[in-house]
Amino acid sequence: MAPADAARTRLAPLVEEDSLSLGERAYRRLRDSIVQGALPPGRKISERSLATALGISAQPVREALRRLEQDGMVVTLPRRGTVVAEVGAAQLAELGRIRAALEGVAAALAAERIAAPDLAALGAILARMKAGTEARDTDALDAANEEFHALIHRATGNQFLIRSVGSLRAYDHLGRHRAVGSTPRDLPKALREHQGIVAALRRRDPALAEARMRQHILRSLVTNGVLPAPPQMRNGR
Amino acid sequence: MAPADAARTRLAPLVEEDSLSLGERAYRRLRDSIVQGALPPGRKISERSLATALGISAQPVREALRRLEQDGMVVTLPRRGTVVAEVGAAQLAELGRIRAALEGVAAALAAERIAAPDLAALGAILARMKAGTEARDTDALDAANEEFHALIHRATGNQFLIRSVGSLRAYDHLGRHRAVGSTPRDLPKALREHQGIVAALRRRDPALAEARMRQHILRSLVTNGVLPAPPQMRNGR
DNA sequence: CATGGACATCTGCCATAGCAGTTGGCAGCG
DNA sequence: CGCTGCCAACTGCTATGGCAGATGTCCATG
Repeated sequence: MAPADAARTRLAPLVEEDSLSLGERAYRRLRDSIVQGALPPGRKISERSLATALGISAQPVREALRRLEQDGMVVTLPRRGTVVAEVGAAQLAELGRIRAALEGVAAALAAERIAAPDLAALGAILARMKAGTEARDTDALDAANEEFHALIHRATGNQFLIRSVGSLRAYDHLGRHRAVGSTPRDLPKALREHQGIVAALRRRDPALAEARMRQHILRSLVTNGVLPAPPQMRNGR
Repeated sequence: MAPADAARTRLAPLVEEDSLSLGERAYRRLRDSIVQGALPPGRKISERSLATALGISAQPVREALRRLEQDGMVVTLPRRGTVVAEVGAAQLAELGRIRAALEGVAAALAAERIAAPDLAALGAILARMKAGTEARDTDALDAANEEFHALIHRATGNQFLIRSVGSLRAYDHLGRHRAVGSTPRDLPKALREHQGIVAALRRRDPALAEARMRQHILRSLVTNGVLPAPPQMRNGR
């Protein structure tokens, strides 16, 4: 990515951050501001004030607020105002369980129609995960983890699934931000789980991939403090 | 909220159809037009032409198209146009499986926090279902079925879940519209499944409620022709 | 002092106008 | 005949302005 080798690599593979629509940028920016705590729950949001603050018009802001409302991050009382939705610990747990189920079906669908190059890419990500686990490099592990799940979601080719899980993953970031210092050192367990998921995908076993993926998400939620004790463990399934 | 009968009827249970925002009305109208086949897949949609056709401005139409895009019903190429998304049989099957998983977690959540009056209401709906099954009244059964699932969704209190499942149920209507005359006469089976779900809810058994609900949705999708053969049956779980 | 009503001011909501890309077609050149 | 470049007509996108409804405040009234 250094500017030096821009001459060699003919293609610019990166997303053009600034060529997106204002509404899209406002949406992402507001989403990040909410999940990072900059906009605390209960905070009143005005279309006009936010528009002037962002230096844009009120329409893109309104569009972004609409999408956030459909994501459940804000609620708007007609003619009265828009406020950041309250997401308590209980609701965060619910959303986590929903995400576990959705990622489960994503794994099942991926097991049915994932292509060989994607499987190879998953193998490469697994290698990076192994190295990152041994080196205790949490940043690299987070990045690899992001790519891992995003690749599986894209492998399903289902837009609805991708959008829904994307919104839910934003909530996951929020939960992680609250219980900071969460991932202590059970990283090897996560690595083994990821390996098991890829193995199920290679076997083209939808049921196994779904079970393992769901269990993986649920366990990670438990270690992050989003979910309490193991709800129901050791059912062989 | 009418000032006259506000003294008599404390609660206004009906939705005020015409007091909704134009964007909301355009959204529902377009959604219905798509799932009923009036707007076939691949049909180009122009914000302006649609606005003039509906007699409103372009903004509410744009807002409705955005929400439909988030639902996956339309796709819009920036600066090029918006078209009704193609939903093939395979994708319809995927969405059905996603809905089965979501309704499963909805049942699990409902089993944990459903209130007594809602349980009683479910019992009443079951009675109506039994009568409708014996009378072969498919219209009444459809209405009761709608209330049944909507009540469970509302019992979870999770807005994200309600919105997501609502969008997916719209696709279900589309699938039913394609394979018309689908529900032949295995209505008693659906009745028994509904009864089993309510029994699990009464026992406050989340895992059982989830399994039964998911199986119920999957079977109904099979009888509607959305899903092919039984994917994986008789795993005791 | 308590109460009710008018007004300024907020909000979300909508209409109009115009911008910047994209596309299809048609004239003009090779 | 085939290709190239321009131009008109789209498209989605954004800015501006103004609408009705809801809220809070202040003054007049009991």
